[in-house]
Amino acid sequence: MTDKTATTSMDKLESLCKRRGFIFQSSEIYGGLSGFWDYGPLGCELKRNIRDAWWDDIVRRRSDVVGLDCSIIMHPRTWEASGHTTSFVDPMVDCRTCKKRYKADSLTDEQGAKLVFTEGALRLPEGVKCPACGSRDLTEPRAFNLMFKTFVGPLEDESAAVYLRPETAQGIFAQFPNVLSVSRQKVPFGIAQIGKAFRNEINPRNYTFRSREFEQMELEFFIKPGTDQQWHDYWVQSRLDWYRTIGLPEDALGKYVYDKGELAHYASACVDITYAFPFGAQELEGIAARGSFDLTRHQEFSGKSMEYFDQESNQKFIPHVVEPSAGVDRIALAVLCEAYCEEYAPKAGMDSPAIPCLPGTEPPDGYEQRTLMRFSPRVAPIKVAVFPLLKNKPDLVAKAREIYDELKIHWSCFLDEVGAIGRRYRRQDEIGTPCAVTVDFDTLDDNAVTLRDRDTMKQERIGVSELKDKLRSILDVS
RNA sequence: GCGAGCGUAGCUCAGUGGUAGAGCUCCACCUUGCCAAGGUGGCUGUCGAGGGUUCGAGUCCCUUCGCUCGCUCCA
Repeated sequence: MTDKTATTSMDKLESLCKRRGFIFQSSEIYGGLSGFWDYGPLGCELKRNIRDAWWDDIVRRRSDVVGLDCSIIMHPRTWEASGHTTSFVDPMVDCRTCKKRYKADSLTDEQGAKLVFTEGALRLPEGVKCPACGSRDLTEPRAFNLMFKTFVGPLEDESAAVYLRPETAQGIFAQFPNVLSVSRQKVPFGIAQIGKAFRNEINPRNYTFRSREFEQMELEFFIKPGTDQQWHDYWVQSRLDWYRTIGLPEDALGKYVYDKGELAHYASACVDITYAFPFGAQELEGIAARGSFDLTRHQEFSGKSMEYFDQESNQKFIPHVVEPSAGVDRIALAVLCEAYCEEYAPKAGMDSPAIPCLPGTEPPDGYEQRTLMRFSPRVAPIKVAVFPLLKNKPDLVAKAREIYDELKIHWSCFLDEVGAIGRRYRRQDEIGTPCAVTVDFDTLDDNAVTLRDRDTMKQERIGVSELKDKLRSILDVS
């Protein structure tokens, strides 16, 4: 999807994210670094809320899942067992004529030829053509290693070469026997992990969507062989339901069900959960039924048993696994896209609701444009803003501070004393703060404040003694 | 990685080889009586970076980095 409204809305979102402190380009003062991003004060709160929502629902509120936090660098044999060392180093061939790029082995396979290995390098056999334009002017195969390589210890010796993990999952598989022995869990049960992963993407695109450093939330759910289908169905539905709790509605989400032919040979099912980004429907999470592939491979490569003894059936087996694997940054981007909203809000004195803002139109008389982020309370970086109606009245400011000090124990709050009240409301709208509490002159007499709703701009007067319960009913919904 | 386009203030963008600008934002003060009100004042730039041509470069040339689009890649 490349229509104009889609690209402009991404531009506007990126601009807002920078202006308000959600997302910055990494190393910006040095010219930036492609595929790397930093999260500013609001962005890191948003990401933290997403991680917390996942961890609460996947680990803390379940009795059959435990957590784990593995190192980013693991023994290099890990990646031989997982298959990443080979599949991440696909030699590629470019056509010099039409500039298309191919995997060298699939190119030769299609044309009934074989890659030649001489003098330590792969070479194309004679007669291979570009399938698109027929040219024989092709580059020699060149390796594109998608794993970041580094060295343990001071010597850059190949024997000390290690990789930054390209996924968090392998740490879970490698620690499966330890976790099993300490957690008193029985199959079926899961091990969850949130952490950074690194892939040297050839071409990062679409803002933060495809980054070279990113954060994963992965659950490996270990099950009895033969129960794969039922658990896969369960997790697909469970994960779809979860996205609603962070403000991604069902109609913006999609399911991509892999054909048998698209699946890895060991997998029995895979479903992607997609979100309708302005640049197209793209994957947020993949839920794969991977059989016993991973544990079996680690058993082979390490020589350590990955078997589980099931007392009920008195049988030993290597558990199968269902893997819901989600990208934190992609979910954060989806949440930002979904929340972004422009509308025409009534000006002061008008008592009418806001109207939708259509591209290419101007606001009608009595209305002005308002930009807001309609974050669900669960992920909103700031939950409550507290304002004294006027700054130059010390009693109001003192009372507002008192309320702020009380509320900030429970929620992420922001106290703003500066400028006109309308401007302060709009500033909070733009960063998606669901609730605003304003202290006015009546407050000093009746100990009540106005509570203003971000989406409707409606206000309600409420006693300070009931404020916390009221906010709890609005904010602590999940 | 290839091709094309772009890079000027926090943001959006003007700028014809001759003194770097506008709007918005932001900050301070005045004024404030619930939705970006008004007034006064103020901050902000190695014009992405490096080199070259020129008396003189934001402007022309080369290199490089980054961004966008297309191709490519995407467990």
